Amino acid sequence: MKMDFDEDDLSSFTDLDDNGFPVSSSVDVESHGEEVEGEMSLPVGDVCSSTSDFAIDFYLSGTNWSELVRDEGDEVPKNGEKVKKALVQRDLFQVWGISKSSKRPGVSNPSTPKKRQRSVIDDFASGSALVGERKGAECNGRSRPHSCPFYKKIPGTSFTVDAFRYGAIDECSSYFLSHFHYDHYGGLSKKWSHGNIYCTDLTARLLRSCLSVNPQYIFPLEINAEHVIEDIKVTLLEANHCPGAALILFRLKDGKCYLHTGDFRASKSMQLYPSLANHHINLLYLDTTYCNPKYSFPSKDDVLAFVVRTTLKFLSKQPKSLIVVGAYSIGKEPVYLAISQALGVPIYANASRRKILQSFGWPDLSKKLCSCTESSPLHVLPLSCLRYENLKEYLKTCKQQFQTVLAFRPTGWTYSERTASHLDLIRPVIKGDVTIYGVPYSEHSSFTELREFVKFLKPEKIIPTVNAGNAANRARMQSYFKEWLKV
DNA sequence: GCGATCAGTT
DNA sequence: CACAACTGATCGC
Repeated sequence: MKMDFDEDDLSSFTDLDDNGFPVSSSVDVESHGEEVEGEMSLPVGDVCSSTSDFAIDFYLSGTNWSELVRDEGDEVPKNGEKVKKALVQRDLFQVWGISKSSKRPGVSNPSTPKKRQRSVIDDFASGSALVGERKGAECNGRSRPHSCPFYKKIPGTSFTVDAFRYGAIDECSSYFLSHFHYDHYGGLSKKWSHGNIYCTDLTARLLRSCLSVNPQYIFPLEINAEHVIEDIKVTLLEANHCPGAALILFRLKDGKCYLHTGDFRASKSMQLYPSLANHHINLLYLDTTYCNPKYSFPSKDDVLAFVVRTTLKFLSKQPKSLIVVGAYSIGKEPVYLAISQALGVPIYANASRRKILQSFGWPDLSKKLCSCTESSPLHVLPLSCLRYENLKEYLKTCKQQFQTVLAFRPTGWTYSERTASHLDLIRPVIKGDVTIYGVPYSEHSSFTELREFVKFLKPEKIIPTVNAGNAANRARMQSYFKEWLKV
């Protein structure tokens, strides 16, 4: 496989703009000085006025940025020289999914534009970017697999992170998987053959047991240890997300140091990770899921305590209650572990979930699992089952044992300013003998946790990996970053 | 019938 | 009300 990225990839760009996006020239990137207050909206034009063409294009478009190329006639940069010319899309219409047959008025010419077409850009900037992309992709009559977005690639390497749904990625020989959630491993199956997969040992087991990925491609990496892969030092760190989730630190030969957070919940204890405390981070790929001050929620411990005391209180009034906790495949285990602990009861889970939970290799969890619904008043069910009708039916199946259901739906964030600081203000939905609590047990960082993490890490540049699909969000997050990194 | 992708759900 | 993270339906072969 050809290994140089220089011709048409981003890794040859050593300069990054204020947002961590590569710049292709010495365009002025001076600050435009706005401070962000709450929900203020930044006009797109302002954001672009001081950034490179590359960043302009990024801000105004959807998220498929891997197809940016240097304009024809550009020369490969020589040592010490910066590329002078702007980048252009190979084919804006194709990349953004607007085809000949598009129903959009005024977009009938699919020929490769050499310059950005304002009318099209405006459509995207006005918020229809992702919709347009999706619709466009299918109105060809056949859906084209999207190409890997640049923010999943690690510059100066042949590495990608959480990029399995794009088939074989040009110039990528090592595929990192941050954790075992569908939106990150999507594309992995027993047919995977595009390259080596690196992940934690726990994630590796899940790839084998749940997805039947061919073990010859799976390379588990011990956590907290430095590994050398293709001449690059790689360290996985506990991400405080779901079991097996890792932050990934890359240290390149040229001294550059990049941290990809995957999905994570920033915590104070991360400031004690030696590899984070001791290395200057040039570029941070940040899980920006809740990068907005409106997202505020309690610590996990506070939520666990709330769940336990709510359960005990409920049981004191309704001793013959079934306790149900909703959960996706993996994640949120501490919620039912805490209840199990407090009540001294085992945890019922169906066979497929037991298989997954057993594979964690956590003795404390494994020994609490039971396979018979009658063996415990504590059941773990798919989140999709936590609806009144389902739970009512479920209760009927064990009516002789239980009279009521108390269910917890651990979501990332519940829409209520008040419950953020006052858990006891959370009100359940009660219908007949079914009571359902939504609890803000989050495995992503809150806004303030993100801020503290970034202020600690002081990365040179930040690339948001979540909610970066529309220009307004990117502009807003960019302003937060600028504020946090002010000296 | 199967895997990939999209649309819908909580 | 927003989210993450599915799950089920549809599509192309």
